[in-house]
Amino acid sequence: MPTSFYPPISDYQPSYTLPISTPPAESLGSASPSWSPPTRNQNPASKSKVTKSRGGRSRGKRDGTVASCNLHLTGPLSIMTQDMVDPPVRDMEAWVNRSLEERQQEVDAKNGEIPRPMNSFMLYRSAYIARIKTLLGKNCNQNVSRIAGISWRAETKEVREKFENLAVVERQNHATSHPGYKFKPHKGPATTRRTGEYTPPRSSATPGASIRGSSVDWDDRHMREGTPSMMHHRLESFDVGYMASSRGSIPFGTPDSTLGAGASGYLTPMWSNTSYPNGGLHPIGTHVEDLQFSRASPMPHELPYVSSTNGLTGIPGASHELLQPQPTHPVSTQIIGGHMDPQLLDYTSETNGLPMLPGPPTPPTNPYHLWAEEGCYLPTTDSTVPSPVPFPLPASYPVPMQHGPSWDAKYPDPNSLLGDSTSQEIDSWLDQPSSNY
DNA sequence: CTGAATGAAAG
DNA sequence: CTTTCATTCAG
Repeated sequence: MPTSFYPPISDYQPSYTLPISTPPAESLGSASPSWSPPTRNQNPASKSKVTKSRGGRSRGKRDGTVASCNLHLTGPLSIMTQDMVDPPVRDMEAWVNRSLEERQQEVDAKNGEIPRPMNSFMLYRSAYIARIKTLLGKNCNQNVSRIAGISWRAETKEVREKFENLAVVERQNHATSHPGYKFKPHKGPATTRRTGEYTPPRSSATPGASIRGSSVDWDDRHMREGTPSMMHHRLESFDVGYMASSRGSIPFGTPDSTLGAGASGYLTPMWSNTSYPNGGLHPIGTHVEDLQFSRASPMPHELPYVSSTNGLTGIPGASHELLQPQPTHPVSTQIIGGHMDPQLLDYTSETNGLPMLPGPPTPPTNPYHLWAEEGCYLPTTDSTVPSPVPFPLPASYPVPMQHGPSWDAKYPDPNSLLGDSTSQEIDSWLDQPSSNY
């Protein structure tokens, strides 16, 4: 229990109490191992069979030394790579706000099948995939996923929330784009998924299925968007099928006043700071999307169609109460009038969107180290932890973001999970079971 | 097509 | 509870 990044659960206070201190002092401390890799499966055995990595071995719970990619994570990517500029963190905000046309194109590309909206982790992975690859020095997506998974769980609460919020926006925009969409997973039983057995997962089992783009009635899998009836709400105004054609670039999520706070229609969520890694310097990522917008048309200044979390009220199925900020999950972000509070900007100087101290310049050195075999980051001296300082939110904000140690309470104390056996210094190693390069 | 991750959503 | 699938692309 000692040096965990994560406060003991028992100590955790769900409420808004701001944890003042940051990561437990120990983490900074000398003796203690810097960072305990989060582990996900507390109960390996629980899922008897579990198809794959889910519960079972998944990432080496303890130390896995990765044979192939020796990447040593000593902290979440948002922090570890904060000094990295080369591959920018992908601007996922732009992604979730991509135009309807673009979404429609994607559907067309998939032969009409509507893809599921990405969840928070997927968004996170996408955001950092470039950097992970750089760190790894090679393209091994399996390892990329491992790294992403480890980093994800190690991420600060702020970062995770940011992506969770992005996921919310994505879901909404997705819903708006595809009103009648309903996720229809392939019927399980047919495919002899290797539950406990040997059968090859999805592939062979399914006859002609081939799951993905193939013939599988995409119509069956994902309800086509038609069914206007469903959405007689305000969205109705938009052409059900593809409004793309008609309104072209009009941010379709902005029917009108429903947006409430975000009247302007464009609220940059506070957690969007990721977009600009270098504080103000627009990375490549962003402009890509912009291109589409530009092509699209009028587009004053790229208006995403879903304005913000505040704009949730405008969404059909979303009643605003439901979307109210939850204590543990302050979605509310926060923008006040349509633009990011300048003051806030000061804090978001960095790539990760981690709130930085206003006054004191950000600590020059990166507390986390990372090194990969092929040359990556050298361990910097561990000086001070980026101590998440309470974010000076406008008083009006109902839900104060929880700053401070962002270690998420959801995740049990890794140390406890690991037991002493693991305790160890091992920061985080990827375990690479199957593949061997 | 598989895998590797997490999470949403379905059965 | 279990399973699929969202992303990604080398193998």
